[in-house]
Amino acid sequence: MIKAIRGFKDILPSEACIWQYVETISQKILRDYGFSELRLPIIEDTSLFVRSIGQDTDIVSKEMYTFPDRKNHSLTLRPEGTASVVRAFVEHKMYARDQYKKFYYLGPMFRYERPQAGRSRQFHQIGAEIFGLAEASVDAELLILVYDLFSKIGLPSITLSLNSVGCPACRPPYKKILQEYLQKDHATLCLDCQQRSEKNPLRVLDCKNDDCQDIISRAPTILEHLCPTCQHHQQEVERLLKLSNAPYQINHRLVRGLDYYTRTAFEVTFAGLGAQNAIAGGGRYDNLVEEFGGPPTPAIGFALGLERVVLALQGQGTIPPPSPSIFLAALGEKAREKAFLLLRSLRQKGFCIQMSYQDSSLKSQLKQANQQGAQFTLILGENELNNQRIIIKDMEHASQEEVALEDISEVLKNKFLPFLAKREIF
RNA sequence: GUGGGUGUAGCUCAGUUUGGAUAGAGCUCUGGAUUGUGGCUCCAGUGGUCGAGGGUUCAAGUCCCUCCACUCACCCCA
Repeated sequence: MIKAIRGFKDILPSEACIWQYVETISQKILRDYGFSELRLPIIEDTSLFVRSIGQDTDIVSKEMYTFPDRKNHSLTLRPEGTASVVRAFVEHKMYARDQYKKFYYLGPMFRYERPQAGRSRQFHQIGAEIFGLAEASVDAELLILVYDLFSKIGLPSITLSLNSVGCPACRPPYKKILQEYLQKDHATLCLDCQQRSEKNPLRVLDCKNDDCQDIISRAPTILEHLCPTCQHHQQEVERLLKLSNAPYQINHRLVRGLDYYTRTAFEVTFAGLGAQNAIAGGGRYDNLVEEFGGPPTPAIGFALGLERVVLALQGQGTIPPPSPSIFLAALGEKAREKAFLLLRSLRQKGFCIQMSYQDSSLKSQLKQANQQGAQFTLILGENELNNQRIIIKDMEHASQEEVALEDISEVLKNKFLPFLAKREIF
């Protein structure tokens, strides 16, 4: 039997309805906040990711799906979305137009990692990016958007961790200070961290190895060594979050795994997801547009992991409400023919209605109606057809009444009013 | 990439220790009890390359080897 390859999954209908629910709500909120959708290619030139994410990051050095095409160009299945958004922003000179500076995207990303709960090789993100604004209020707005988003989706109990990773003016001096500090206890650090302290000392901070914990906990923090501009920016972001009653935790050890971040860096976690508990993350990247040949353009963005959001919703038993539906049971050849036409006419009027494809017993058709979760079943047999009437049965209350066939659409409309009133999104 | 656990019906699992004849249960599904009335109950039936391949043996779901997948942790991150 041929199976889906490792780390790639089918999303079956019972789960896909949760995906649709999350995607629909997210897109509505993003549009309300002024974001427009940007649809991007799934494959890009390999150098796009090497240059933006960073050669020495784990993503680039060991997790990318990179392969040569037929003309030996090195291509890569995108491991994240921001690089492509920046590429498109510069390529189409979108900086020249005011109206499109907030973008969102959604779609599959690919990383060659060991699969486990909440982590597959093809995974899906919804991301949002804002270009051209350096103000701290933009950072705050984006974080508040994240809160609104998760709250509307049905996950209000998230934890927001916040930090600053500085800028080209203050990060290098801090790196040196950290490196000097780490040098004193170099031998005590784990092997990984001994290497990291040379290449990328900031990454030592989020090491979970016991040997390193004591050293890390007493390490100088970056917030104490920010330049005045970064410091002011950070304080202003925090002030606006407090003003908005958006809780957050400063995490001095929060370091992102992508090199392009500057200043604000954050991560959203959800308890109960196990080891892979980060459901969203992002930060500011004020120099990336310029590095890709655009004019100096500050930017900030975030992405959320759809698999993990869906897992979190399933974990707390949140299941989107089924659409109200009708089942049409018909008995005998003549009634089935009439029902076939009625089915179409009711669908054209906007009703969600199904009928049995086989001329089976009423019992079996009612069973089908029950399985499909139909609120009402219409019963059309020879008797009803002869009198030009139809039975409408309320499945939940097990009650039924007979109405004139020509009135059925009006009767159903009235029956469905209370159901429709309860539904906000669909 | 490293280490631990697990793979038996569509789903959840027993059986593997100590090899033995047609591999079981519950749920689901189909039919009946109920001729045109679903959910509850009772009865019957359908459904299995026992993860894959190889080996040992008179005999393998059970023992051995290799591989694969899932899962947890490390790692990393969304």
